[in-house]
Amino acid sequence: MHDHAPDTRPATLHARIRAEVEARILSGELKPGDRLPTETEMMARYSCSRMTVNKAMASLAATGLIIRNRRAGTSVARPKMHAGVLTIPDIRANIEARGARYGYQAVLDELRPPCCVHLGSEGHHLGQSRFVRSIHHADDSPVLIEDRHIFLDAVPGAAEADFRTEPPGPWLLGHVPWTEAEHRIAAIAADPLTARCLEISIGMPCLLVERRTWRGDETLTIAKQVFRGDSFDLTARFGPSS
Amino acid sequence: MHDHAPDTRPATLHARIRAEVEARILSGELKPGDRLPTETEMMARYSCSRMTVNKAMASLAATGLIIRNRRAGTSVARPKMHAGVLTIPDIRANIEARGARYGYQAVLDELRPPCCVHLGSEGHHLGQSRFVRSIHHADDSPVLIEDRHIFLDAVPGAAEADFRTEPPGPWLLGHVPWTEAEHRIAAIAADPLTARCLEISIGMPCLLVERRTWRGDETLTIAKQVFRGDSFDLTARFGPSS
DNA sequence: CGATCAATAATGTATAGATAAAAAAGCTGG
DNA sequence: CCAGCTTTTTTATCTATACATTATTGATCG
Repeated sequence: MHDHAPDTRPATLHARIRAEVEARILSGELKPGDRLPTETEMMARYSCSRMTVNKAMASLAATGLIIRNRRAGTSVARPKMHAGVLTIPDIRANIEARGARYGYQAVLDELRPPCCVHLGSEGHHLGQSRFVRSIHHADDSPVLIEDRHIFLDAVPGAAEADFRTEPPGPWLLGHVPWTEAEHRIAAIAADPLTARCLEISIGMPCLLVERRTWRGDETLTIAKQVFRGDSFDLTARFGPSS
Repeated sequence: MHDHAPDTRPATLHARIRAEVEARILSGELKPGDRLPTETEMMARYSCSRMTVNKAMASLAATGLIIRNRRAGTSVARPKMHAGVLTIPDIRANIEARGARYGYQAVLDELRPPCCVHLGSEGHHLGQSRFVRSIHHADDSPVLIEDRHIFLDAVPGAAEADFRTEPPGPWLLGHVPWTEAEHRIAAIAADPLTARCLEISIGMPCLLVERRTWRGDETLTIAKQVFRGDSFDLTARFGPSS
């Protein structure tokens, strides 16, 4: 047997307190709205100082599992649902996870002059960019075509990077800190160019992911990824953060 | 003028410390890998106790912005990329945000006997479920067809709920606490049934979202949503949590 | 009866100190 | 020069205490 359930793991006290309360909530023993013991009570219950209890409970409050109010006490939060931690594995990991060999090929790499885009009411100015079009393969069959703009004002190092063998995505993630990102996900029909690159027929469904990344107000990069619909999907798993 | 930049907001000391360090990282002044001052140094810098500094830094470490090691000190984390806080607005809000009128119609509502599914190597038993097929409209044109299973063992209240006018999604989110969810997103071609329901031609690209929600080990609900590819897309915005 | 004001109970913040643990840095003996 | 030990730096945890903040409770007064 694997012993994959080490039972009560947490080494430190506040982690143990936290884990026990968390377990009681997630098991359904404590329902949303239920009142939890006061810090003073738990302090006696675990025979430790109030600060230790506080650390545990503050951490639970930070993740949104419980609601705390002065004088009114602590209660189980009602599920907020619409926010959780999301993980999207990158393309390479995704392909290799299926046991396929990953391949990358840049088909275009050029400089683009500054331009303006209009988002809603405000026009936004974008500086000079490096444009890279690349194709990603799984076992020699093309799976993804990616058009990426990297804005050189915001990412100066990008001018010298070599994207002939390394995809720009991982490079950016390793070199550039970002503060915000937006994804747009849609299903589209393959246009002639896409169809030729992905070796499918025109009109076949493809998954489009448009990703835009900022640091502060500055746009760092815009990526448009078109996946073959029949051989690729995104999965996102999320739960109450940490 | 609106005074929309209150400068240094945080009321409490540890929040201020936290915010300042966070700002220096997000502005790019501190790059991934850079070393941060030790707690003792910051304690002098802000003339406060070490516990206060610790609280600020521990909180930053919890969100993954910095990495802390005994003896080795604290450094800026290199961006983990694929993890952030994600928000998916529900269908109704999404449709109404475009200025369209939202419509909901249940076309099927029945009980399904217990069944087994096979995920990977392990078979998983699923109890009796209520199955609801519904169509969601934007301004009288169908946009989404949703097949939803709700497992009555895990969600007892679901047997009595009235899904003729209220979609099961929002109902579940308001009544049932969950611990984990998984989404699979793919682009598919419309099959005949789907095409008829969504009033499009067979083979047109559609966005498929399969959502599965658990509490602990128990599956609460499985939803399969098929969106018209030409009139709907998902957007997810995320940044370094909190 | 109802509004106002004071007491109270709960969490939030902060301090000062003690001890533990981990990992780097330095030092030894071969 | 390298292996193995010791020292030291730095974060991690915990205690005990103090005061601040805030929403409720209850009492007082009109």
